[in-house]
Amino acid sequence: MSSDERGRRDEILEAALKCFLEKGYDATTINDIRERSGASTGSIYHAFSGKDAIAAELLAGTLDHWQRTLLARLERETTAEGLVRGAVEHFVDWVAQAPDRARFLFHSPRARLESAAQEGLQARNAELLVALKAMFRPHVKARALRALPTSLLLPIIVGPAMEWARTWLAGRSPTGPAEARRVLADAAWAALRA
Amino acid sequence: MSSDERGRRDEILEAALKCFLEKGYDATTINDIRERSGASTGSIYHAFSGKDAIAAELLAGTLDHWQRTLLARLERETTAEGLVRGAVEHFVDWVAQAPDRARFLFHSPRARLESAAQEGLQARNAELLVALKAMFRPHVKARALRALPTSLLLPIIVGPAMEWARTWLAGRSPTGPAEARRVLADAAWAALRA
Amino acid sequence: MSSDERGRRDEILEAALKCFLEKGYDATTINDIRERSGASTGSIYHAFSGKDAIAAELLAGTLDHWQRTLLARLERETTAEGLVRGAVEHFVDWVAQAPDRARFLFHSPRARLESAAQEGLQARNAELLVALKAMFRPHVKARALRALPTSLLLPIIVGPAMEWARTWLAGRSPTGPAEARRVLADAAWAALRA
Amino acid sequence: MSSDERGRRDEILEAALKCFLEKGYDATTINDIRERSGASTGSIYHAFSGKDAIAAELLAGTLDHWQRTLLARLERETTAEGLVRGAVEHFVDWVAQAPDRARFLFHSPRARLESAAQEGLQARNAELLVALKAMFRPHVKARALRALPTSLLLPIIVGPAMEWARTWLAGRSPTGPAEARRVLADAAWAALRA
DNA sequence: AATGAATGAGCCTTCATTCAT
DNA sequence: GATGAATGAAGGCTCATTCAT
Repeated sequence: MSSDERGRRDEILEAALKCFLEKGYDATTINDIRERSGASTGSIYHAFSGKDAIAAELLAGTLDHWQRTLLARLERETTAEGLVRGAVEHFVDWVAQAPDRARFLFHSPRARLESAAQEGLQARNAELLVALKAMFRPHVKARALRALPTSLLLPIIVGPAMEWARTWLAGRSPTGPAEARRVLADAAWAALRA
Repeated sequence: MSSDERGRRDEILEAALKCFLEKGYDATTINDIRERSGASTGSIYHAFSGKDAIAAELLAGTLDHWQRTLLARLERETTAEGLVRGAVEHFVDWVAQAPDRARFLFHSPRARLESAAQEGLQARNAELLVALKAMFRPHVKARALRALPTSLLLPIIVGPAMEWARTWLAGRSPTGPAEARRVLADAAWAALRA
Repeated sequence: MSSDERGRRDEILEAALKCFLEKGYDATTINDIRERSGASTGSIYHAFSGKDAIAAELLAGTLDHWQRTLLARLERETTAEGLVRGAVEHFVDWVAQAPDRARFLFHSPRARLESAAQEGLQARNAELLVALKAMFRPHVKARALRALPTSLLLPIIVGPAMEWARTWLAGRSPTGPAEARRVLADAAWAALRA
Repeated sequence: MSSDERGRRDEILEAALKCFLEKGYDATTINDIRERSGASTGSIYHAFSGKDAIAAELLAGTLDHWQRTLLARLERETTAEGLVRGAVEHFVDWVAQAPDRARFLFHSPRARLESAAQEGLQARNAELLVALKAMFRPHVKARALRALPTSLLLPIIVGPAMEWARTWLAGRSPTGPAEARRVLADAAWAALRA
């Protein structure tokens, strides 16, 4: 598959992603995307229904990839510790492997974009939460995990990794992914084990 | 600076904050702020140099308040546990007491606004980080806290509280501030104690 | 009242009228109006909510003037002949005195514009029809006018004058208003007298 | 020109007519016509040189049909009364039989379309006028018709029928074609007989 | 200081038309 | 001949900002 065949849609998506990262969603104009993608204005509107739709598709693709890889990563874990460490490690690894997508995820106005996204997106988001809670709940019940509201589980597991990611993606953290994944996994497990 | 002028500025700031929360920074127009504040267009430009400046002042004031109250809260703590719990509790309390400001902080395009803010803002932000690290470092050295890069300390302490705050402010967390502050403080301390 | 004080609104209306006459409503752009009126784009939108509103105001003003002068002209008539001739003569005179407004009335997409106009417009239009029918009906009943559906009265009275006006306004009729008013009034009266 | 090609052209013309009637000429897009006709964009441009050309062909065909049927209808008339009544009756009948074409004729921007039409169109239009005047002039000279400028003949004959048609086609006339043709023919003859 | 009419650059989007396949 | 992706000029409109009063 030559780069010619990569398709206009992908070129536009890629260009849009870069623009969104540099200037933010609102500040990015169709013209910015046009210049960067090489597509004409009309081409962009031939491929997408509007600026919303471009961002929504980026968001959907990004969330989708994150969700699928996260679930795949956690599927093989059977212990509470494996789940907790796995979730943290996956987050850090994912951010390290796709820093642009991660930055986009952190800085896009998700609330607004999600309503513009395909219907499935919000549903799938909710499904993920349900699936994760289902994975963790048995271990809470079995007292392998500290007793706490399930709604605080994910914040405790993922929150530190997100904060690290924000500073690291902004180039303001001296601690790289390799060290972060180890330390943050330790910390999360220490915070949650019974 | 007469108290009249203060009043006018504050009315505008307050109106702008509400608009920013409802529609987002970019989607808010000067006209929105004009209608809500009762000030004329000219008045707004007499009091502020532009839309950026209004948001920047809001941002600076908000960060300032957060920083000052945080430092005040931590000053009286001498133990590692006190510092860790204090930081978490302060964050949750602050969000609970000023949810609008918190929402604004989370959803405004900080990167853009900070460059528009008074020069001091970014410097003060860095100063805070330095001050916090200075408070915690002795306890790391004294092995009261787990040995880890100081750049991961704050993520571990504040990350979970931020994630909780995001969902709670969006009305999607069943767990309120009272319970969150307790559980999250426990978790943070468990994660960090040596 | 100097021409300066004539007001932006009027300048814009006048410029728009000329544009609409030259190119038609749809083909006229805001930019055309801008160039012709000397107002800036923003000024036009400060004075009117959009292109529709400009045309709607022109339409409303034109119809209003026509209706008021027509009713005033017919008020003093008491005989059937006076009414019939009066209506025809008024039409021809009005077209001759305000040919631009008349052209606009004939060639604008009235159906579309009326829905954009102030609510009152359509109502007043209907009122006029009712008023006219009320003026004529007694004479039909008194057999001073041929018995025919009232819905055909106005077509018979005004139809020929409109056709004449269309060709004359297009510069394609050798017959001017003075002769037309006489001949058409004669014809209308001959067509309708019992 | 194969019958296939004829079919394609006709499908496009038919689809375009419906679109023009529903949304007006300017508001109708090639895409609208594409969807309705089932032809591809390219096909439409293969069959017609552009949007103008489609409307112009519709206009030319419509005018052509009207002119041919009118002349055929009047050819057999030898008296002044027959001509006058015949012209009115033909107009009403034609509108009743092809209301869509009639609506199109009344609401399309004829001035613009005529310049886009085949050169013949305007010429033929003028020819018709000449032919009609030639038919009527002998009767004026023979004093079977009231003495009046020939340029007012057609307005008096056709004007009322056009006004009736406008309101009837807009669904706002309680008087249908059967009654209108009779009453309007009577009125026209009464208006014109010597 | 206050006002709000005026400004005009710039935005998103549409759409007639072209042209490679 | 047919197709539909691509084009890009142009349109209506918004809005931060200025400035005469």
